[in-house]
Amino acid sequence: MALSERRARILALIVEDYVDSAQPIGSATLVARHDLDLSSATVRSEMAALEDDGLITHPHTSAGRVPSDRGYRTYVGSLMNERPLSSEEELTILHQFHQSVADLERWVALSASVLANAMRNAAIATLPRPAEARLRQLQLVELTGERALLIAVLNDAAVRQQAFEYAEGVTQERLTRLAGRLNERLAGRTADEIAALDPAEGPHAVLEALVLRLVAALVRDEEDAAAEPPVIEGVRELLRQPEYEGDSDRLLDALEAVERSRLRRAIPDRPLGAEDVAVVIGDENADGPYRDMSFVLARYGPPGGAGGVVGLLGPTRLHYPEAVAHVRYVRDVLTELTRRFYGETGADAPGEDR
Amino acid sequence: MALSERRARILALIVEDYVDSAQPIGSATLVARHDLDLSSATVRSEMAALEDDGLITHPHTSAGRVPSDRGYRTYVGSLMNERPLSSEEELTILHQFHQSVADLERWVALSASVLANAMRNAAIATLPRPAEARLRQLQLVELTGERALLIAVLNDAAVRQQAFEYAEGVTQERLTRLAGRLNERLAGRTADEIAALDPAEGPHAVLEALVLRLVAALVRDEEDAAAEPPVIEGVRELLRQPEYEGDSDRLLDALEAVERSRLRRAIPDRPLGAEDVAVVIGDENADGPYRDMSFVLARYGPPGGAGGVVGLLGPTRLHYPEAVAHVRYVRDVLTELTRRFYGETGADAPGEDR
DNA sequence: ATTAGCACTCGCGCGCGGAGAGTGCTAACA
DNA sequence: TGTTAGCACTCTCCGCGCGCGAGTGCTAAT
Repeated sequence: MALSERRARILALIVEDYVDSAQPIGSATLVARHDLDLSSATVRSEMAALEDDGLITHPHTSAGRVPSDRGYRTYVGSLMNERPLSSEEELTILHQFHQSVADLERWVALSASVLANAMRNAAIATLPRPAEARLRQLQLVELTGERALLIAVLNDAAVRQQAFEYAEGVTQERLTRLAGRLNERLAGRTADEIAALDPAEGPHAVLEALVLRLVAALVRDEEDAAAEPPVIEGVRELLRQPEYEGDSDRLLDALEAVERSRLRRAIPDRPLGAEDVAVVIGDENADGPYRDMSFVLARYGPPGGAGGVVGLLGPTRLHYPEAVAHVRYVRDVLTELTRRFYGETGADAPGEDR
Repeated sequence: MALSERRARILALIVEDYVDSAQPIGSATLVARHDLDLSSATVRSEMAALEDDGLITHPHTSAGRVPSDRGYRTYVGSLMNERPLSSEEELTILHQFHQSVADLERWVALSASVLANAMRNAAIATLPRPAEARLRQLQLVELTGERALLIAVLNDAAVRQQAFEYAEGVTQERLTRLAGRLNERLAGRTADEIAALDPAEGPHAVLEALVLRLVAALVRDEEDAAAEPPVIEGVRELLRQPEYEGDSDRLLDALEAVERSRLRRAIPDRPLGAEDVAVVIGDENADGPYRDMSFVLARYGPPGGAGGVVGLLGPTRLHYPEAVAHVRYVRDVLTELTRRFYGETGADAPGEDR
């Protein structure tokens, strides 16, 4: 099953040429382009063998060869040599982060943008999710006599808000007092813990119960990773790839697939090893619409702490070495920024369990 | 210059048929489809006259007629009869709003979504902007020892946040006291007023000055209408329109045009009469990429109060009567929701000036 | 095992021709 | 004078056939 060295070399060349040219690769052109010490006939027989192994295919008789998903997989798995970024490239990327405001959400979006730009494809990133959502502090602000705004700051420094109505009329003073009381009882608690609390007795029991319910819901939403759709950048780059050229239907299908709602489902259940970069190729995607695309994904964030996913999305015909290198570097930058943002200690959940 | 009644009728029919079919309209088909008491020859001579007036054109000799931008303009300006929504349609729309959470941002996005869906085209909406941005309340939350979060609630109930670092280390207690003091001084003030204040003397002068600067910037951002890009929905519907069929290049150009950044510039400087629905057709658009699209826009929000823009975006070949009716209705719904959200009094800026 | 040679296969671009839709003009008509 | 029938003419669109070129797969020679 292991490929002979020569056969592997030929597969790698086919992949690389095809990735560059987006055109099926013929035996003669391959020999010519790389000055191989082989005749095209030999290459042809090797190609036939590769095809038997299911690593490449014909679009039709008398066309050149194209890597199959399995072909890309072997290439990525054992054939390609990674190409670490040059320090110049790293600097260009770092520069873009330094130019931006010090805001985590901005950084996340920027990561996707940087990746999309560098690789001329789409890139995605999810906002950091805490391992566990806890309330840090809440605030109540009067809007009108019977309408107020609940603001919750969560342990990962995310700010969530929710307006609500309360028939009896509320004053800011009363709200501030209520917020103070609740902060004492709720700070550092999870959604479940908050939901389990009984509202205090007293004249404000109804209002307090209402706020408790809202806070619990907000914190729970935060736990739910699906709450916020991932950022996606560079859709246009992706759609300009030759795979979609002149085929508006496929193009629109891809555009549709890439819409937030569906994207969400495709990503988070990836088995993302904490350390490395995962490559998901073509039909390895469980979700139908992505069957002819590849993801190059990595988890960012300090181990065990708040983190998210950042990565690339493109046709299976991807520059995998560059893609992996870029994703890895951007991931590292983003991890560092996250760590710095939350403080050196990692996420502030004290103790790993509960 | 005024069109004879018959000529006007023919123009209207051409526009309507073309809007329906996306195909150039020939004289014979026009007569047949509408049982006109005219021969195709007569219609032809009328068409020739309309073409002289610049209201319709040929794509080429021996093709039917297509409305020009000016043709659409006259149609919209004086020929079309508006088609108010049936109460059933209104209910369908209302229903969607009632199903959603009571949140203004959600409503705005929903408006665009509803419009896009109903008209099978793209729709846009901007978040409500107050006539004037004032601070309502601010909050300071400790993140780590030297990192804190500033949360500002503005008079339009928008919540803005900004993390900042402060070398000396801050405690929550100190932050809370500072926030309390600042709230007394800053509540109800505009960015300019805040920027003009001197920080109090004392041990916390540096920190206080920093927070003052940040608050002023946040409030000023809020005043700047360009701060937040408009919501856009239904891009896919738009791109499925026959104008883009089989022409990936135009399609991608349209997609590009529709990207947030450029869209922003195209909208806000429209002379939006407070009351009615504005239609901007094709080359009436100042901005290049929109030269072959039309906007149907309306301002929402109580007069003089917080408001934004909601409307449709499609090819010039739009169902204008329906579009106008839908935009008007959604605008009305959104205005009502805005009013209710901010309280019956309209925006809470007391007094019109300052 | 490798290679040269060769017949064969397809996709692609191109030119052609006919069908169909539509116009513009002219001459006749109410 | 406005309307209409008739007609020649113009284009586009679509299907067809054809030749080119790239590429394969097989065979026989090295």
